[in-house]
Amino acid sequence: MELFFKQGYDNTTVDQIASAAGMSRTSFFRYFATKDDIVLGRVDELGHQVAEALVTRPEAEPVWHALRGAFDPLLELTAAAPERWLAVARMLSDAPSLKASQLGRELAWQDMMVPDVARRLGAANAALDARPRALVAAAIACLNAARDVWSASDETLDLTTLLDQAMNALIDQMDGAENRSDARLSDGIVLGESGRP
Amino acid sequence: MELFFKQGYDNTTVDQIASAAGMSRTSFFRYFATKDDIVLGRVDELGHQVAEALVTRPEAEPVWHALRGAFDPLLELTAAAPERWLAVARMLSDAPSLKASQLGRELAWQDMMVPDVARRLGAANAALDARPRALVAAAIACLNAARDVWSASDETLDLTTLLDQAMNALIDQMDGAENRSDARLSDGIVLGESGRP
DNA sequence: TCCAGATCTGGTACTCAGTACCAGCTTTGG
DNA sequence: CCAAAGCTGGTACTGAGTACCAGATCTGGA
Repeated sequence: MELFFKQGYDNTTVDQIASAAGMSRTSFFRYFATKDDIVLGRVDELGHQVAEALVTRPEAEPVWHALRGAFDPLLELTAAAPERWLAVARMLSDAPSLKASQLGRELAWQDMMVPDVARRLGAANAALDARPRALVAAAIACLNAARDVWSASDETLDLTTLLDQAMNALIDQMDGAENRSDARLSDGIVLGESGRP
Repeated sequence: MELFFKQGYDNTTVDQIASAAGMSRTSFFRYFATKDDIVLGRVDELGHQVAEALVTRPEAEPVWHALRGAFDPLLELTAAAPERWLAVARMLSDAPSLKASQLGRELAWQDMMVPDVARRLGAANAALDARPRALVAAAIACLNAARDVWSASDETLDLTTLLDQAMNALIDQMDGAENRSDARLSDGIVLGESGRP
């Protein structure tokens, strides 16, 4: 990671990493399946944490609210070491192939979360219903969008606030139009300040 | 593409493609920057079409509705040659790296669409507001989800219907909860049967 | 008609990620 | 103390992508 931060991801070869770690190229590939596994290796297990957090959400909770709450473990990790996550986020911006790989890994998140969302929606056959997958994919998209803006703002904005704004925007995006302006935010279901103690 | 369909994407080398096309490996890379450019080359220009369709949407239209309408050109292309798009979709499912690359290219869609959405939302500084990016990213996520389910159903379901269901699910996902069941679909703003003549 | 410039082409050689295989060393357990 | 298991490094390979060079072809004037 230090090499990546110093030289950039694309400008760092596996040989450099291996020698810096005091091991051979062969041994490196025994611990990391691919080069991007160094950066994105934690993404997979993070997906498990998010999926677990989702199923432990209360049953009565609206689905979108539950999805928002599922991201709480992730937000806590980010809050614990913001500069670290910010550096990684900047690295992802500089290396498009790395970002694409991250999005590909997040597809596994979907598969882990879709069943629970389908159950919450009472979807008959989850495989033929686009709604569960759409909700999950959209929630993850909101997370990515919030993270992008957060890293672009150089940590001047709060990631949790950005995520709340992002996910709320999907519920009350109609406020931008003139024909539906009965403030939906005051209905009682407002994300924002809930989700964490 | 024939080779990809016959042998699979990963099992086809650039040398095979070049010789099948009657040209050298060098010349191949003069027409296609990368191997996946064969499959995903149209994604970029498709993004321009979607972005153009977005800006031509009526100003009074709710943002989410405008985003749904922006996908109409894409749906028309799919409807014109469904079996072709289905084959490509199946190929993307078999080759995870290819799908990741597609998601990476769709990030360019976001950058093209975000400014217009920010304008429609009346966002002061688009760079520090997560909402425009979240809406665009979520809309694209819905498109991908609908396409996934569509390809998984072997074209037995209609892609347009699936996309409408997917994007509607984000507006009325609260129907799954028990505390907000005032049918929002009957409010007058229903996607579904609008968007195309 | 001919010639010069631009363009297209194929070939060679290279870097780098990732895989397969093999041989030697160290560690563990009986 | 020895054998099996595991870890290690080395070599050689495939395949994508890049850089460079040299020949062929195609243009547009003179």
